[in-house]
Amino acid sequence: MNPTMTAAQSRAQAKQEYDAYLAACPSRRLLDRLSDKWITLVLSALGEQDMRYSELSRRIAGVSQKMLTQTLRQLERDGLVTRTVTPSVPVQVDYAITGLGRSLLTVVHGIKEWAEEHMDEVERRRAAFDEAHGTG
Amino acid sequence: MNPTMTAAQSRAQAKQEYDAYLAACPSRRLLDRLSDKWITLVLSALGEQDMRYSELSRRIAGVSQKMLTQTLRQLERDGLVTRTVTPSVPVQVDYAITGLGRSLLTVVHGIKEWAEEHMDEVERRRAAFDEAHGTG
DNA sequence: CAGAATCCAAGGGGATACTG
DNA sequence: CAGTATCCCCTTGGATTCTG
Repeated sequence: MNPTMTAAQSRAQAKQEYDAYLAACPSRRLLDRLSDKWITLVLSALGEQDMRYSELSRRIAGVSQKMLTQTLRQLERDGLVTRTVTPSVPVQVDYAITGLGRSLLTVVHGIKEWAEEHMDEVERRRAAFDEAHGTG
Repeated sequence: MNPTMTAAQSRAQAKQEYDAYLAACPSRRLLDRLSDKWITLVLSALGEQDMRYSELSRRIAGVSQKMLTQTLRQLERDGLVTRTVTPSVPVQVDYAITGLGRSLLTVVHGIKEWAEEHMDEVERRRAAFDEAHGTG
């Protein structure tokens, strides 16, 4: 501890170091990815079958072009999907999941299983809590 | 399809329905929880041992009081942790993980394992991608 | 000690318009 | 078809101040 630092300064420094630690943590980085709504949806869709851009955007009804493109770029960059351009007119772009991406789907399935097994328990707890603490 | 709807209107409706579907999906709801940075950190910390509020805030260096309190309330509400108040002066509040919370930690460990096994592969793919597409 | 309440800045993401 | 570029809103969360 540097005695010339104020308490606020040393707190800020601790926070910075902690943020750096978190940014470097593998499971945190993965969770940040999975937390992205569209990442899991696109990956799951491509887990079923290869798709073109337009097919994906139809399949995942709620997504905007901006988000779909951004998501696909991230997935491609991370080696989780491949992007294949066929230079016809008009161009055709096909997306497919990779082995790495497919292995990640097993993690997603783990999450899914816990959710399907326990989320109504959570739901019940939540209702009980709200009941006890006043709904309004 | 209602013919009196514009294309924009029917798109908006489709999106609403999709959002509703997502909001109801158990695994999406769980993922939304886990995606919250502090949820997993607090749960992991309490997985090691029970802690008081101040212990948690010290243990998890980067968190603000607002976020810590909010996170603990959510976890308590969902039945993942318990909150015990000892009416001394000053008051003492202890937090502990529940069985449900502990079972959720197994899911988190699954995520952690995949991350530790595959994240440098992802990192390499990413570097290769950036190399191929121009770093700047 | 363990919060609650308020204020406010930053950025994530939707809507829209345009392009090869 | 498969994107890119821009504007802009609205939520998220940190800092600060106050309390039982």
